[in-house]
Parts: sequence; C-alpha cells; structure tokens
Amino acid sequence: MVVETVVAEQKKSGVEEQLKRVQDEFIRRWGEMGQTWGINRTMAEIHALCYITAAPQCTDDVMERLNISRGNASMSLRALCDWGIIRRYHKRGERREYFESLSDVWEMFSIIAAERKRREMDPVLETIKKCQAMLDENNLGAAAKSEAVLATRRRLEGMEEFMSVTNKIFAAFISNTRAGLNKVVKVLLKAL
Amino acid sequence: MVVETVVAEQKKSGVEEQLKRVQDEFIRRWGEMGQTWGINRTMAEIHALCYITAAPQCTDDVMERLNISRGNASMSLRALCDWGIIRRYHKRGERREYFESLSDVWEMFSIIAAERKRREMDPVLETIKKCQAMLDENNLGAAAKSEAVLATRRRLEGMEEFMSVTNKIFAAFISNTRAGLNKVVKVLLKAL
DNA sequence: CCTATATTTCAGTAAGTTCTGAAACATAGG
DNA sequence: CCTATGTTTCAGAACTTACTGAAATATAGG
Repeated sequence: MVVETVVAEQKKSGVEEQLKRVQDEFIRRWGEMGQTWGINRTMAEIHALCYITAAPQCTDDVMERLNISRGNASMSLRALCDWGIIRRYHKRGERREYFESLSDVWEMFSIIAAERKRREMDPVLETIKKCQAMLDENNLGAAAKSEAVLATRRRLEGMEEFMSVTNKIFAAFISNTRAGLNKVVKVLLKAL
Repeated sequence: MVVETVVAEQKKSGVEEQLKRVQDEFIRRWGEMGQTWGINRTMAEIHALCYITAAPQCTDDVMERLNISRGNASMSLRALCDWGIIRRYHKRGERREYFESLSDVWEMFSIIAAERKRREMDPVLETIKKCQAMLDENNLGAAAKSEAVLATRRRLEGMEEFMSVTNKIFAAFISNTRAGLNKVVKVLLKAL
C-alpha cells in the first residue's frame, strides 16, 4: 500500500518533470524566434509559458519559472495584455491576478498581423504614394520625363505593387475568422 | 542663349533636388521599417538607396549620402551582398567597386523569406515535433493520458498546424518565379 | 483606519548593438 | 619594387534596449 503510493508518486513526478522539460524546450525556442522578429526574448518567453501550460499563470509563477524580476514580469505582462495575446484572469476569492494566453494560434496571428500592418506597412505605402506625388508631372513639368525621374518612378511602382498586394493579404487574414482563414489557406495551398 | 542655358540648368538642378528629396523620404521610411523587422537601420537604408536610385553606388556614395563611416559602409554592404539583395558591380576601367540592388521586389522578398524560413521557422517546427515525441505514449506509458499531458499535446498541435501551413505558404513563395507568384496572388485575392 | 498582500513605476545599471576611425591589407599600374 | 587608390578589419566609444530592486501605490478585508 505504502509502496504503491510511492511508486505512483514517482510516476507522477516523472511525468511532471517530462512535462516541464517539454515546456522549457518550447519556451526557449519561442523566445529565440521572437527576438529575430522584433519582439523581445522575455516577452516571447512569457507568452510561450502561458500558451504551452494552458493554465492561467500569476506574476510569481512567471518570475520563478523564467527567473526574472518582479518589475520585468509586471511590465512584460502588461505589454502582452496591451497586444491582446494574453488576458487577465481573475480567480474567485483570490487576491492576485492570473494571465492566460489566447488558445487559438490563428487568432493570435491575426492580432499581431493587424498591429504590424498598421504600424509598419501602412506608413510605407503612404510614403510611396507621397514620393510618387512629388514626381508628378504637375510638380515637375517637362523635366518629369527625364530618364532619372522615370527610373525612380519605375522603382516606386515596383515597390508599390508589392506592398499593396502584401497589404491586401494581411488585411484578408486579419478580417477573417478561423473558419474563413482555413478556407483561404486551403484555396491557396491547392493553387500552389 | 546664355540666359537660356542658365534657365535650363536651374530647371535641371530643381529636378535633381526634388529627386533627392524623394529618395531621402523613401530611404528614411525604409530604414524605420527595417528596424522593426529585425534588420538594422543602416543596412536597410543602404539597400533603399541602392534600390531607389536604380544606379550602382560606390562605397563613397553610400558614405556621403547616409553620413556613415567607411567601416560601417563596408561591413553593411558586405552583409547585404551576403543576403543576396544587392550585388557587386564592376565598372570597366574603374578601380572601385559599385553595388546595385536587385530590381525585382518579388525576387528580393523571396530571398529574404527563404532565409528567414530556414533560420527561424524550421527550427520552431522541429522543436514542436521534438516536444511531441517527448510526450509520446511510448515514453510516458499510461501517464500520457493525464489531463495535463493531453492539454499540452493540444497546444502543441495547434501551433504545429499553424506553423506548417505558414511554412508551406512561404515555401511556395520561395520556389516560384515572378510569374508564378502573380498567379498565386491572383488566386488568393479572388478567394478572399 | 490599519495591516497584509499584490501591483506598478522608475532610477540606475547591465547587457547588447551599432558605429567610428585608424591601421592593416590588397592590388593595379608605373 | 614602389606608390596610389581602394577595401577590410577591429578595438573601443557611443548609443540603445532590457532588467533589477526598491519605493510608491493600490486595495481587500478585518
């Protein structure tokens, strides 16, 4: 009886350890990826932790698991909430706040894509348009036909075409639900 | 006659100034965008300069135009060549080296996408697969059915599905020519 | 109102990155 | 072989970003 309990506990602990190793592996890789996409390592790691554990984590959980200070945890959690890819979660009767990740990866991607489109792609398109206006015949008169001006115009057009197509693709992803996205992806993969 | 020449020169100089303003605008914006996508500002600016001028630039051109040191210019130009989005260009009878940007934006994007897929997305997929293996029934026995393990598996699967679809889309873009890409994009945009 | 607990803020510091400038290197042409 | 011209490298400086730890703030519950 006693022996059985011990064995069961060992088994359980073995599984938990393995689970922890799996989580650590995932968290590390996610953090590394975040960095190269312009999200800082710690924020990416916190998000990975919330996502992979599939359970609300409190500030102390995050601090202990990732070995970071309270200040850092607090600020990074807030930033992730601002992005909208984790949410505050209140446990009844508990004082402290918990945080949980969205569970749908497609939804997270949509949120991130929307924000990056707005902050980084839209301004580029705007700049291209502005540059084109600056080279308009109205502004430049006959000189608008000079080879240098024409060459610049061609370059601006090449970039504009690319950016506006990319922008449309992003916009489509953003405005679609999971189901819609699946359809899109299916169509796309068949066409390729 | 003399007067006419002067007027012509003034006009020309006006156009050149305007062209320079356009280029500066484009370069600035491109540099800003690069930063948030994990490419440093200077490298992005050098690339923008080569692209928008549509003419081979030498090291001194780059240094003067962007106000950077010779060392920085040299190293950044090399890095851009390594990426493959600008190329060395030898002018007959000239000692110094020039650099020109690829002219096709879609081709540049393909090159960048290929590299980022290889360096950042493939490792994540690999890690997910590894994590899944670590939670296999073979490794964990009966405990593989515990709720915690099942929840983790579901999260890994969600991420795997997303990453492998994204990966396929990237792969398709990478392996296609300009014409192929256009077709893909058309199909996609119609489906949305 | 007070205490215990939880959270946020922020000045200072650590870590990381980008850049400069000068020296070393490379080479074409005399 | 020497000089003139151009390129690369790299140690250290300048700058930027991320993090800590402690103090300030907030608030539930007695």
